[in-house]
This record gives sequence, C-alpha cells and structure tokens, in this order.
Amino acid sequence: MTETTPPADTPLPVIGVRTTRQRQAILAALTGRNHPMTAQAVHAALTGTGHRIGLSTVYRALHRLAEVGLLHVFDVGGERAYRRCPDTPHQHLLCDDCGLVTECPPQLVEAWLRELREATGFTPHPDRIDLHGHCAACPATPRSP
Amino acid sequence: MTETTPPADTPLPVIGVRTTRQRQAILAALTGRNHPMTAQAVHAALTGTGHRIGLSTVYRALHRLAEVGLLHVFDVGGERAYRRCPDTPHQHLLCDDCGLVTECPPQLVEAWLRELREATGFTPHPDRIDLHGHCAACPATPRSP
DNA sequence: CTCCGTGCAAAGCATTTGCATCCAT
DNA sequence: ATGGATGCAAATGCTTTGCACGGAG
Repeated sequence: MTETTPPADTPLPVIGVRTTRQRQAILAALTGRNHPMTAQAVHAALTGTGHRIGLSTVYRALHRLAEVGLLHVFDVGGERAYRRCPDTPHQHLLCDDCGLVTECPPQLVEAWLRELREATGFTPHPDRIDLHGHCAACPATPRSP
Repeated sequence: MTETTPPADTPLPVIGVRTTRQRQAILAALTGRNHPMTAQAVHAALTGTGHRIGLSTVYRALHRLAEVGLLHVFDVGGERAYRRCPDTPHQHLLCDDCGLVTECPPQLVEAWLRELREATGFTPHPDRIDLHGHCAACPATPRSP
C-alpha cells in the first residue's frame, strides 16, 4: 500500500514532476534503448518523427528526469548521454566499441565493493559504478576489416 | 635491460613527444597532485605562477600527454580533468565529495574482473576502471550541517 | 635544416538562461 | 488559478582550429 518499488514501466507521473506531452515523448524515445542518447540525439529523433519540441526543453527535461531517478546519466566521449534505467540499484557495463549499456547483476558486485571498502577505506557508490570494456558482441578488435 | 617499466618519475622525453618548456611546466603542475585538473585549471595555475603559456597549448599538450600515457583522463562533472598516473596498470577510486583520486591495488580488482567476465561475457578494460564513491576522509555526509 | 609545438584570435558546439506564454494539476 | 513547463533566441563557456612564427632534435 505504499509507493515504494514502483513497477519499472511506470514512467510518469512522479511526485513533483508534471506529465507533459514532451516528457512522455522523451521517455518513449528512451525506453527500450540500450544505447544512451545525448540531448541532441533525443531532440533530433523526436523532431525527425514529427514531434514538436524545443531543444532547451529536451535539456531541461532530461535534467529533471535524471534528477528524479527515471534516467541515468553517462559520460560518452565527454558528452552527457541518458538512458532509461530500472529503479532498483544496479551497475552498468559500458561497451566502448558499440556503446551498448547492460546492467550488471548487483549481487556480483556488492560483495566485491564491500571487500574493496574494507581493504582501502574507500566507500564506493553502488549506483554510480560504470565499467568500461567490450561487450560479448564486440571482441577485442576495436576496428574490424 | 629493456625500456619496459620506466620509473614513475620520468616525465619526458618520450618517443615522438618533444620536450618543451610548456610541457614540462604542465607535467610539473600535475605531478604530485591527487586531484585531477582541467585544462582551464592548469592554465590558470601556470599563468598565476608567472608562466607564459597559451590556453590552446595547454589543451593540445594535455591531449598529447594523455595520448602517450603520461596522463589519465577523468570526467569530473562533465569536464575533462587530467592526472599524472603511474605507467603500470591500475584502477582509480574517485571521491565525489572532495575530488581526490587514489589508486586501487590491482590484484584486488583483477580477480573480480575475471569473475565478472566469466559471468556476463563482458570484458572490462582494466585501465579504465573509475570507481565513484567517498574517500576515507569524506564520510557518508555529502553536505555537512 | 625540418617539423613539431606554440600563440593568438576566431570559430565551433554543447549546454544554459531570460522572458513571455502555455497548460497540467 | 497558479506555478511548473515550454519555446525561442541570445548568451555562456569549454574546446578546437587556422595560420604564421619559433625552437627542439
């Protein structure tokens, strides 16, 4: 009977965030994608599919949606990219080759994070673990012939 | 008798990279620092201490020095920051509070990375592991009262 | 002697902001 | 009705680039 652990497919409304046509369009564009998108990319995608939305609106909306936890922010080559993420704690595996983002099974990480903290005194933030590397589909060869 | 594992305090020369007054100044400013610096910060620091150097030179030099492995690049709040790093493989522990960067004992990570790869098919890049969190000196409280 | 590196200024781009209007609650 | 959200355009700020000169190898 509480509002904790909402189902992963409940985009909006969220307390304090208004449901607008634009925000729903942004979430729709992002949902189901495993490659994070930049603000520019989102704007281009929406504009390209006939949506009418201002660029600054995209920036502001992405900000806000990330702030309330609906989106996660990534650093892709110095630019900020966003991805629709589950509301439950998880880590990210980032393919430097194709940009694919997958989620890491939490229990696989948590034990190790604890171990790390005990050994170093450093307390890792479980929700901000982004591991760079190569996904299964992109073997060691960065540029294929 | 080989040129592998050069001492960590051998800034320049490096093959293909010329030793100039400006680059030495940049490396000097970065050496011994555990907080990565942005190009702007490096430029301000050098200018402030009487050095004569162009901003674009700083950008180009940081690029180049990172390219040859003398510096490591960090994403600090969307900006690129640079840090003098040991030439041996290592991981980074990034304090989101004070910005301190420490190195993680490699053996503490490598076993886990292997485990992760076997479980997920994802191959992490050992040299690009940046773990965000709080250092021992910055306890859980982000903003103190 | 040759080229890489440098400086300066201009250009490029992603992102932010001011302000009037609009609409979700 | 009220305040958050939007759109447009201008502004901001980091980063890159063109070009001529200077210095390292």
